[in-house]
Amino acid sequence: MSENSTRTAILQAGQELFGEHGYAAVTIKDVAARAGFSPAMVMKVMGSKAELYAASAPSAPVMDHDGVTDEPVGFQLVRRIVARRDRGEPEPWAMVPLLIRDAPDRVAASEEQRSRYVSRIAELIGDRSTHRHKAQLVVCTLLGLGSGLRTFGLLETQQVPSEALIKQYGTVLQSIIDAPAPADS
Amino acid sequence: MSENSTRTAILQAGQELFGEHGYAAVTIKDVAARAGFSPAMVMKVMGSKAELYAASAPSAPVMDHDGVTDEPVGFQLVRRIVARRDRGEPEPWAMVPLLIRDAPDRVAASEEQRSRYVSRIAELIGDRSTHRHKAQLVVCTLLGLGSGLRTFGLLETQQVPSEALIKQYGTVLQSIIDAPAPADS
DNA sequence: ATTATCTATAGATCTATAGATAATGC
DNA sequence: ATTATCTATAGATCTATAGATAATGC
Repeated sequence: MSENSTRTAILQAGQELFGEHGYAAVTIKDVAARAGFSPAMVMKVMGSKAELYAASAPSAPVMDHDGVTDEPVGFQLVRRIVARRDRGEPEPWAMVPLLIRDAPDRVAASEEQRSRYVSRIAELIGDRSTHRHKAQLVVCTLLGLGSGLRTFGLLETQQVPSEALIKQYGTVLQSIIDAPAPADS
Repeated sequence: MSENSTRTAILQAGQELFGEHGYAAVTIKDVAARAGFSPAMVMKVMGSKAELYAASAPSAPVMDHDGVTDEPVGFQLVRRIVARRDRGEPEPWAMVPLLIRDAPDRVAASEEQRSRYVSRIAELIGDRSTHRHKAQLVVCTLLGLGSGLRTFGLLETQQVPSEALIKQYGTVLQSIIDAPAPADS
């Protein structure tokens, strides 16, 4: 095993556990156990719990440009979140509020994640305004979908078929994207 | 001091601290210090940390029917969240995902908060369908606004005037409320 | 020889409890 | 006499470190 594959396993474990339970609720021992090493190994490789946490933030927060369909981008964004739910995969949009709140330095974490998410979304929807006002509205709307589906357990497939949900929430999102730019930005 | 006012002070402190930092990050000592008592007093009155936590959930989660204006309910809902931000008050919509994730029994907490929020919103918007599909969409949208403004620090007043935000996000929300009921509910 | 990993443990919390003291009501 | 509150502390973690052992490359 190279140091690098050990590091990767530890970061993977950290990402899963911190994303699910937050900073304080997860111990070095928990991460070590999931990664298959001793707690001491985790400390040696990562330095400290805070550094492990910082390094465990999901790296590709929003996109994994799979098949670029011809569907409007608002629908695509919603579709990805619903698909991750249906496949039981972790949801960055639901994890990130937890990561920010629990971070050892909350102001810095908030700042970093905000600019990361807003930039990514602004690029995707083609928002070139100074404050990226529309991108910020879109981020709000997607945070809500992530938390709603994954933390609250809203709109389960049995109640609302995934395609109906994508169509409905996608329409809402797309209407934000297509709205004429407001005066101030 | 009657036992009851002590209890109230402790619950108030618990609500503030747990809402801001989550379960594991807050200690009995922290709550005691904020409430102005010894840790032992907190334990005596509340029984255990888990009971303190359960009792600290925000009790009036959504509404404090202040002035019932003639504004459509979607705008009113958004207005309240924006007003709480501008006054620097705590935001239940941003706290509740954290409370659920960190709760000692997460499934139970999710279930409880979901039904509480969905019921309240369904009542407010007059959703009488079986699954309260629309109410669930509204809850998602409001969760997003809460997290976006308070956890991410999006759409600050300097960038987007509060009234403009209320108008824009309110329009989105109101369009969900006014949409014709979908076929399946 | 060097790198990867572990065991053992120090030192600092944290929750919870036991028992003492101060305040209150009769 | 009873209730409210505190001090002191036991017992159980948790992070972090020191030093030992096993694996690898030369």
